[in-house]
Amino acid sequence: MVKTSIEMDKAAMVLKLLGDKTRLTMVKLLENNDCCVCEFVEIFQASQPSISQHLRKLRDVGLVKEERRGQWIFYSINQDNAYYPFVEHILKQVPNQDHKLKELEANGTRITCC
Amino acid sequence: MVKTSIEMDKAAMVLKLLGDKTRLTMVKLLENNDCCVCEFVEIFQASQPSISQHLRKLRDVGLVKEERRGQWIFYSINQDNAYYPFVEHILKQVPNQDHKLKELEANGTRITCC
DNA sequence: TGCTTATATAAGCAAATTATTATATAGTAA
DNA sequence: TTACTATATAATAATTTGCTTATATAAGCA
Repeated sequence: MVKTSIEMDKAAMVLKLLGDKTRLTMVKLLENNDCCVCEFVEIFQASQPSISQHLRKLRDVGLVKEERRGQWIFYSINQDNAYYPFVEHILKQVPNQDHKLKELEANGTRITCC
Repeated sequence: MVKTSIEMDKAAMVLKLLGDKTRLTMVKLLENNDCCVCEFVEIFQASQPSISQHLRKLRDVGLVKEERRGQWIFYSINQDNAYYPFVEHILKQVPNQDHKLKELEANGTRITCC
């Protein structure tokens, strides 16, 4: 714990952010992969605005960053974020989700961008 | 992670439960202390029904248990709960809150029950 | 017994969250 | 240029959450 410990209200805020199955899975995927929005739309079978809004929440606290590549926007973990060490610990407790990306490929659903 | 890892939707559910400053602090206090409801009411300066409702959510997932002692009801962590190992890891990342109980004593606000 | 204290629960409401629908922006390609 | 694709944002609707107020239950005590 020492001096680097996260404050209580910040911790609660981050936990609430991760306390949603979609966002938790997103962050877990981003731990090992850069993903573009269309992949998330496929994986979660959700509407594009819904996915964008989840990503925005993650972006707003600085946990992920975006990068345009041509017409696609890729998201990745922002390891420099102050909350990342805390998040990392939590993610370690949670099962790997990379099979969700594999399934996209298998389906041939993995789209142009990837 | 191995075979004991928590499922994604369960993990999200637990994170959401802890994603509230009051509940997170409660659980952190209960990590080292048994507490009665009136202590929580004092500590959080919240109404008694509000505290009871937070405790109920924690009880509903089995993370805490209650025990009547005379006219008071004491809450404690249920270490046997399936989610406890996950919760424990998170609590380790969060600052100790025991000073909140100390302050009750100092104030003389620490009531009859304790 | 009746009164008081501690706690839980139910009902109602306001605030916050999530999803949907519609529209805007930016890139790519004809 | 126009048309199309990928994404973001805004407005709105639906759902969930957390608080308050009121009431119920259970223990202790006169």
